[in-house]
Order: sequence, then structure tokens, then C-alpha cells
Amino acid sequence: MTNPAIAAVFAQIADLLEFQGTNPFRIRAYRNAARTIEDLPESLADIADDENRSLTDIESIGKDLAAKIVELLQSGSLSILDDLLAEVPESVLAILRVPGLGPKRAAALYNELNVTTLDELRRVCESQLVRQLKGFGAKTEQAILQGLELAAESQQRILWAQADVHVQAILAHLYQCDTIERLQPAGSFRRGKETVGDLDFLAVACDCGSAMDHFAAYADTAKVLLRGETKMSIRLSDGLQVDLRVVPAESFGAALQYFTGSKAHNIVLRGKAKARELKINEYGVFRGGSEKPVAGHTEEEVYAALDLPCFPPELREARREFDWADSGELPRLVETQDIRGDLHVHSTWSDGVGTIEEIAEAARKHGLKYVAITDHSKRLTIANGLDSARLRRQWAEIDRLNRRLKGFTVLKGVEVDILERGGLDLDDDVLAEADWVVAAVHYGQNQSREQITRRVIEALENPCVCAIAHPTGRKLMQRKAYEIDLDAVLAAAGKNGKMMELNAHPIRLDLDDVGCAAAKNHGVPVVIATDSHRVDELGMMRYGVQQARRGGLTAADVANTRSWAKMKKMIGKS
DNA sequence: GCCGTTTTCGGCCCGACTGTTTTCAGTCG
Repeated sequence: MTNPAIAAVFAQIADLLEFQGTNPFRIRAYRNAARTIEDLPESLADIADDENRSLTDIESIGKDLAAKIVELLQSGSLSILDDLLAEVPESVLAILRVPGLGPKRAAALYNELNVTTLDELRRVCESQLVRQLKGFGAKTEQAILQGLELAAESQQRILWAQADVHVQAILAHLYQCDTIERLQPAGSFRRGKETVGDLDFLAVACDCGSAMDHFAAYADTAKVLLRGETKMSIRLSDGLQVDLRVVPAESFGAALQYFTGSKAHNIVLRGKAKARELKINEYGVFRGGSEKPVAGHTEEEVYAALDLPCFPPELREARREFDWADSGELPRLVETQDIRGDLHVHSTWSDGVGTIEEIAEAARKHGLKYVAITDHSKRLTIANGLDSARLRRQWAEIDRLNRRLKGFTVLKGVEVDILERGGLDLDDDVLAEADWVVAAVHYGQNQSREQITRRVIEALENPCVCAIAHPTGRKLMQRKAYEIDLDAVLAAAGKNGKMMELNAHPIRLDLDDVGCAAAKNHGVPVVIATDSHRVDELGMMRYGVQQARRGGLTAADVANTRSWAKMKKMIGKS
């Protein structure tokens, strides 16, 4: 059983226990464990098999949960889950997902009105049975009906890059408000998560009321969801929820820290504050019962009050950042300016729209020193993939161009297909002439885990291959990753001195953050590359860098922060 | 159910907003 599957079981148990109203801390223990397992860069099966290690060494896994993991690994099922499902119909969990309905109300609806499905929920609301329950009223009934509609619209998350468009537009609008003195987006957007569920803005304003009036007047506002003295939520026409919090200037740092999260990071932080007899909230850090904060103006100040460094937002996920801080090993994360070359770009020779010369010019404008032209190989007929003859003609053109270019190098590359039956789409003799070869799975994505893993490992064992492009094939919110044993692939990459691509396209971001951390564990250098098909896509590099930062990568961990001469040595091409 | 520089028992983050109440429970982030 894989880590994600085990994490899903624990998350489901947490949901079921929540519905039953058991001890909230027991529920949290299951949730914490699920999250830890999702983030774990190694497979639980491997740790369980290793005689020298124990599952209980993993944070938030104790004796009890370790035994449950073993039960899952050995039998594929878990008795406590079967018991819970016998008591609570699985369909009621959908009710918990309706906005405005938590465990208490969902349980009341189930116990008093026998509601087990969303359809039944709608029916009892429409027939006004809900308002007769204790603690419910007409407004709650209406709110549930609206929540049901919202759930039906399948409130999706959006890509970080799409969220960025909203953020810039909302910032521009809010900056026009005279009473707003400071402004900053927070939440998962600031942490650079690959997808974003809602947007949070934080402001200092001399007049809360006018700031919120201005916010509500945003052109794309579809509805004001709630409005209090300092907090307001709106929904945009596309369904995205946007929150604005107005705080006093002396609390801005504390509020920024608080609303940047993550929730799990904040819980750990609060625990640490408590151990020092400090209290931390969105208004500041307080000692004892004192109302005068010891910190709050800036985030640096807030963290410093707890003897902690000001963590880059991308690391605030309660993964390893606190351990790193304790041991003084907080990594200095890679930055976009560190990147010297782009190693995955398509030209008009296959399915790109820019000529090689246009790409070189654009890359130079992005401050890069080299770019690899990596058009598709012939198997990708739909993309006008190149056979060895066309590839050699293309490389002759690149040679001619390089003679004219000063201080910039175009690399002769190719994105060679890993064929369904195994093996590569081009012969070794032509691949050996390339500067840079990325191998990629495009066909046979529905094959078994064993088949796909074997194909990719075989590609890694080919001396001509430098890296694997978009290693899991996922497309965010469109297509799941194909079945692949990433751990085995990374081990093979490490053994063969190969690299892994972090594809920077905002819909791929593949490797993901956990995958980046896993690559680092295996000593495998990561190459951040845009997979541009148009010259204006070269700017997507920053999305990839952001993902690498979330994975805790430094400039040294990212191969293409080096000059091409040094990269060449790393891949044994010189 | 986890965890321990105060602890193997007794803690486990904290505040805003809404609706249903008439002082607070439930939900959310």
C-alpha cells in the first residue's frame, strides 16, 4: 500500500470520528498523521521493512498508529475503519463538506432527521424541517441550501499562476483606497502552494469601514459573504473567495505571520510560545497576562521573540522547518536570479512557436547564459517530432547560431520519448552527439506501476540520458500522476549520476515539493526547466523556483544554477 | 492518539463572525 493510500485511510478515519463527535484531539492525531504521511519523502513500506528503523520515529506516529500502518501494509485493510463504516454511512461525509455545516450540525441532521445524503439534506431544508431543530433557524436553513449550491458548483482550487492574476488585480484596486496604508497578500498564495483555494489580504488602514467599502466595490465582486468590524469576505464572479483583514499597524507583522499560516505551522508555533509562557495571536506576542505585546510590528520580530528565524513562507508547512531551525540548518533557498540556464524549450522544429534565434534572444533577456533546445522526438508525430536526420540538421543550425552569439550558448538537446515497450525513440549514436538529453514518458501512461517504473529506470541507465522530464506526468486538476515508484526512480537516478527535472509549467510543477525533498535525500540534482512552447513562457521559471523552495532546495541542489561548463562535468559530458 | 527542559498523565492554538439565543455554540481559518 502506498503512502497516499495510507494517508487517505487516516484522513477518512478522522472524518468519521469527527462525525461521531469523539475526542477532538484524537481526531487531530489522525489528521496530523495523514498530513505527515502525505509529506513523507520515503515510503512507509520501506521504513517498516528496515530492521534498523521504527515507524514511531516519524513525527506524529506513535505506537498505536504504527501498528495500524503495519496492519494496512500487511492486509490492505484496517479493522477500525471497517468498524466505523459499519456505524456511520460513508455518504454522510459529504454533508461535512457543505460550507456552514460542521460535525455538530451534521450529526444533528443525521440523528434527528436521518439525513444521510446531500439530496436528503436539500429535501429537509426545502420542506422547512431543519428550522425546527434546536440550534437551527430559518437563516441556517437558507445558508445550508446556498452551501449545497456552492458545493454543486464544485468549488475548485485554482492554479497559483491564475491566483496571481487575481492577486495583482485586487492589489491594484485596493491601492487606490486612500485609507489603506499597508497591504499584503497572505495565506497559501504567499506560501506559494501549487494550487490556491481562496485569497487572503491583510491591510493596515486608518479607517476600517472605508477600506472595506472599497474592497466590496471591487469590479469582480459577486457577493459579500460576511462583514464584521475588521474582517470581510467576498466571492468573485468565478466563485473564488477573497478575505480582507484590517489590523492595527503595531500588529501587522503578527497578523501577517498568522494569516500566512500554514495552520499546522501556526499550531507548532503556538505550542512553542506556550512552553515559553508566551501567548501568540494575530495581534502580537504577549508575556503572561500582559496586554502590551513584546513583538508584533514585523514577522522577524514575532519569530525572534520565540528565538526562531523568520522562515521563508514557502517552508511554513510544519514539515522540517522547526528541526532545521533547531539545528541551525535552515536552508538558504534557491532564487530565480540564481538560475543560469533553461534546459527544456521547444522551437518551431517541433510544436513550439518561436525560432531558435528568437528563443536565444528571449532567454538572454531573462538573464540566462544558456538554453537547451529540446524538441520532441519522432514518436510524438502529433508534435512534429524529429528523427535523427532532422535533428542533425537542427543541430547544424544551432552550431551556426552559436558562432554568432557572444556570451550565450544554445545547447543541442532533445526530449526523447521513452517508448511504450521500453527503450528510447532515437538511437544512441545520435543521442551521443547531443549536449543535453531529457527523456520523457508521453505514451503508455496507463501501464502498471512496475512497467512504467521499469521503463524510466531503463532510460536512466542509458549513458546518453541526462535527466527525466516531468517525472510523474501529472497535470494539476486535470490528470493524476501515472503510476510510478518515484523512490525507486530517484534511487536509480542517484546510482547513475542523473538529474530530475522540475517542470516549471504552472499546470505541471512536476516534481512536486515533496518529490524535490525526496530527490535531495537521494542526492539527485534537480533541474528547473520551463518546457516553454512560446518565448513568453520562459518567465514560467519563477513558478518552478517557488516549488523548489517549497521542497527546501538551495541553489546548490538545483543543477542549472551553475554555468554550462560545470553542468557538463556533473553529467559527465566533458 | 501523540507527546515530554513542567510532565508517562494531562495537556493538546486562538480569535472573528453568525445565528440563535438572551450569554453562547458552532463554524471557519
